[in-house]
Amino acid sequence: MPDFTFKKAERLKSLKIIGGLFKDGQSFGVYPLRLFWSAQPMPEGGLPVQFTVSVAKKNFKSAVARNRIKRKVREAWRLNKHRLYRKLEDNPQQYVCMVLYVAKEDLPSSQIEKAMQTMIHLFFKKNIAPANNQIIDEPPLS
RNA sequence: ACUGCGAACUACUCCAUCGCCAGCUGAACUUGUCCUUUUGGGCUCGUGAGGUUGGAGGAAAGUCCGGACAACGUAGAGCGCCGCACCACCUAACGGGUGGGACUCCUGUAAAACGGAGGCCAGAGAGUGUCACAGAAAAUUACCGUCCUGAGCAAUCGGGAUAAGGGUGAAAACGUGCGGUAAGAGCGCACGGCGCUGCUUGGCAACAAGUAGGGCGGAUAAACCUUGCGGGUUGAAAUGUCAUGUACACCGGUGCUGUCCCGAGUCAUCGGGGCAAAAGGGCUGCUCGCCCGAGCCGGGGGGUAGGCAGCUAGAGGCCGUCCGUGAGGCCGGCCCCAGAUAAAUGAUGGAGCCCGCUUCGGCGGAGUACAGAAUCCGGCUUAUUGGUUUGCAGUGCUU
Repeated sequence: MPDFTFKKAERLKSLKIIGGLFKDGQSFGVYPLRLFWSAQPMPEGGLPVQFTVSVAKKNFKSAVARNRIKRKVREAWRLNKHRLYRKLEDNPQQYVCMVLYVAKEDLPSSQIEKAMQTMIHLFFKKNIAPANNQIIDEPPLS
């Protein structure tokens, strides 16, 4: 049974780090989402990923609409993050990730979740897989 | 029953699965410590499975007023600046509310009364300024006119008086009538109007009614201004507190000694080497001693990341008696009702409810409108869908 929780410790909180992500982080987009991430040394007792969502005020003026979209994206992460966690078990680094919602309209959850799955897969392929393949044998994906 | 105008309440509901935040409880693990030492037990710092309770709004919004609270400031007085402005009351306070009064508009009427609506309702009779166009003149004015008078044969021209009539204008210096006069004029009188001062009556008062006196002074204070009253400044990103790591102001100590091995020895010690965190320099010919000193050890302040307090039991909510026209108040009973910190309060599926279409089988839409707590209250303003209850008015039906 995968862990579907999303506790405080998994959330990215520091304003400094979030600001740094825009400046120095890497990114790619899977419509309607765009991922910003960077790696940092694993702190004592830390989790493999710290995650947060952002919706631009420019695109959604109503606070209620922004809240709704953030909840949908957070749910998509919560239900799919185990796919990434499973592959990061022995990773010595911690990743800080922020997902920006770039669409200008409120899309249904199914589409957001699909994009999230694609994005997690891409993130793994682009970033982690090449480094890890040299050290350990990756078991075939189930 | 329908329509219109208000008022109050409400803010989709249920089920399943997976979650989030906070409080309480708490298996288990863990830090320190004590007792007992047999197996353990007590206190304590953390982590925390599970259980249980609660978890957005009427406007949470705009941030427009008023407070609480906090920090800083503060002898007293004056000037300035800002705000407020019919009266009384309510309130912690207010620019809010309640009740009352004048005014304006609507309705209504012969005229009123009754009824409805509205608001920057102190002062223009303290001073200064301004008043488009038209008009002679917009505040001490005279174009036409009227009257008197001088010149001239006359047309006409000049001097003076006047403000009734004409004309202009949103507004022209109280209205009508009579007297009066050269013609006129509140110049005088009668009636009426207005506002000022005093008095009487009613009212806490604003004010109303009446009466006497002396008046007739255009608008504008959202122009300056005058009068009265009120006002320290900054806001929870306030403020207080704990404080890891790195670097650092400052203070104290230390800045050498211990130990091992080898050699010498008069058995006091001396020399060399290794190890342990650890240079030396100045005063001097040398030793002792004193001073400075990188480093090391300890103290320590400010304070970054971050944590905690402020932070939710309150001018609190609900119910009831009584007082008050009312806003509201006294008393009694019951209840505890979000507290996040990049920011929880949800996501998905199904059913109902709702809306649209309908061949009455269904099909489609919908986080139903406006909208997301951020120190907390009291208001105001603005946005807004549907439903429930209810008051008043009108129409219709039944009895």
